[in-house]
Amino acid sequence: MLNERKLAVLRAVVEDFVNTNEPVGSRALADRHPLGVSPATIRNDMVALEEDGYIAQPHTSAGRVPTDKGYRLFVDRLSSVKPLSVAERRAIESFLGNTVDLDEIVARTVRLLAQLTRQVAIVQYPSLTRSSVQHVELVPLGNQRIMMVVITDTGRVEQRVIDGLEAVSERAVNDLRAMLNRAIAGCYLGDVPDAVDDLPAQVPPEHRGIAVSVLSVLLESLVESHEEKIVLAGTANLAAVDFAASFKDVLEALEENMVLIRLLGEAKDPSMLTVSIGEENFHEGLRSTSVVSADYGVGNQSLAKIGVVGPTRMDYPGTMGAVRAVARYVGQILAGQ
Amino acid sequence: MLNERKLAVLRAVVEDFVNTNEPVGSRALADRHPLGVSPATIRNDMVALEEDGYIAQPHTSAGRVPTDKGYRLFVDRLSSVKPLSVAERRAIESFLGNTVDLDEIVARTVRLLAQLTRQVAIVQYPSLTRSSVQHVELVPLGNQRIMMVVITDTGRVEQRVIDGLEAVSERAVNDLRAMLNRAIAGCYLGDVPDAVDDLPAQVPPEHRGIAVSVLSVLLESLVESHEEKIVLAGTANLAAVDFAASFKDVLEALEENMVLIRLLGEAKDPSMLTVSIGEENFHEGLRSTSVVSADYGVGNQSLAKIGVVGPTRMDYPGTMGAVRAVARYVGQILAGQ
DNA sequence: AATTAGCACTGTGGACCATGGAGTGCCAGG
DNA sequence: CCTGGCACTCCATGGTCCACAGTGCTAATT
Repeated sequence: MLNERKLAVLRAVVEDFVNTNEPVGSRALADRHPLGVSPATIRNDMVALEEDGYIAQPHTSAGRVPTDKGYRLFVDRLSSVKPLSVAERRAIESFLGNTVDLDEIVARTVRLLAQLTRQVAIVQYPSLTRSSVQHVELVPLGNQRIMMVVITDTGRVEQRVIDGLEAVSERAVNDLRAMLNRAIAGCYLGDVPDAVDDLPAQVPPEHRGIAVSVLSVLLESLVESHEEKIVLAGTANLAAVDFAASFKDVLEALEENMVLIRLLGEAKDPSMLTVSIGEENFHEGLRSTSVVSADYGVGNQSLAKIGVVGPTRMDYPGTMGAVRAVARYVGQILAGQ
Repeated sequence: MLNERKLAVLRAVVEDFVNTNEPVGSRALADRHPLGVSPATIRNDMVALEEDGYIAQPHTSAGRVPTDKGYRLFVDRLSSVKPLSVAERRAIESFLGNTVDLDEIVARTVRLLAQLTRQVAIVQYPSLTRSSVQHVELVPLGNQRIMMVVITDTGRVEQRVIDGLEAVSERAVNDLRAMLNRAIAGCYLGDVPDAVDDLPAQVPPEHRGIAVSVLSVLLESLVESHEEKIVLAGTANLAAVDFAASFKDVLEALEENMVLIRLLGEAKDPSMLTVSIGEENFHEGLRSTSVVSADYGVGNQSLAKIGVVGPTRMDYPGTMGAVRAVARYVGQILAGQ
């Protein structure tokens, strides 16, 4: 049913439509692509492709436009990830080199990705659950409050104030800090609950109340940090596109943190590129967009995801190349830290 | 030249145009506002207002539209800040109550403001320079690196890694930490440079190198934190407006952190509302927007600014009321922390 | 002197229409 | 199975026309 040539036609339709943003007709195809057949033949193939739902006509006497299903086939079987140009690689290096701060790495990454793809870029902060505790710091604030700072090996810092304690002695805080660090330094965050399980028992009774408060805040902060931090850039690029849906809907969707998290979270296969096209997206407002996402991490351990949101009519090979390259570079930089 | 009635006409023009988004004609004005005169008289007044540049006609046979100058007069002399409704006040309270984290306060504030005004909201993190050092923490990471965490009384935390040191003993770090805290705890960040000036002299020579590194990173981080952190929300509200300028320009401007900082920074009079209208804005892309901003802080000390960006054609009294109210609430909450 | 009614005038936007063109589907012949 | 040819369809474009909203001006009124 779908011989080589029909696939070639589909590929050509996708490529031309992405370039021109206009329905592509049989003659234009025959002209611009070396298919070696006449427009009439192409027309016949198009009828077949249309019957199978890969392309569609906006109206009777117009050219064809790829459907979501058509893009899907294109991405899965007809295209390959396009490696970046030398200039682009150099841009990445100079953009991400010399960064100190995790915040800065993330901020630059997202801007870089938006610029490379000319679309909206999303970057998720490295997950806490996969990273390990470097150090826990307890700082007395005044007399009845303690600030807890958890520092992880990926450079991320979580702080939290513990409130409403009875008076705390400097000494007690020091002891507790030492004990905490002995228990969980080097520990994966996911393992922290187990690791601190029997701590209260080791604390002298007069300080047990404080210890319990601190631990409960610690555990709580680990749970909460599950709602990950996410950064956006390049929303202005949306203006260049004319969406089927009002793009107010798109902007609204992109402002919802939960939506973004789920959007990236749908990537199934870690260490691979994931593409979600049009109707495949779970969110109403994003039905006319596609999402290209990838994992990044250190070694073969995935820490979080990055991605790009654009119109379904996007340059998939190029976007996929950019996303993959940036993901790799970020991983390298985090590893080097 | 501008008698009472002409001002009333201008006010009516602004109000109607803000409501309808259509040029307003003399008849509509006479109908909807109790001016007590006939359309013909209003027409005469309009001619005067137009000669003075307060209103303009899109084309010969259309109604009138306020100019930037007209809005300016309206804001300065013809309108008063509209207090929030009870429901709105309650929304603020429930939205901002029960917040722990500074990050969360800021995040909620910006979303709240966007929702109240139905425009783009901007919130600046509390300035570091005006706050004081609560505590400085030094954490050895491995053998040759130290992480420095500065905690301020406004709950903000700055962290930084100090790299490339010779081997550091636990003991040396403890001494240095104690010394640092003795020198600058409670100190305003602006005064820190003076306060640490003679510290290296007090350090035993064998640790002086480390002390100098730490101090230089500390001072550097104070300078850098001058580039303040800023948060945005509600960009989707822009979609509802049809800008003169392509609103791609607006989005682009809003993505530039430096632009936002300057935008808020232009507020002259602390503790007052500042309104910058259309052409008054320094930035190209924002020539068809207005910015309403206000200071917030604790007591009479301004910590940072919040603001709203919308079309020049905005509901100034309402927006100003919302911005002022939110600024006050945030101040209260920070004070209560 | 200020206000008003009346009236002629003027762009705009929508409706309507005609037309050219791009693209299709199908058929018959290679 | 491919291709040239042809009739058909629908859209986009541009032109014309008209109704309408609103103006500016003048003359009359208070």
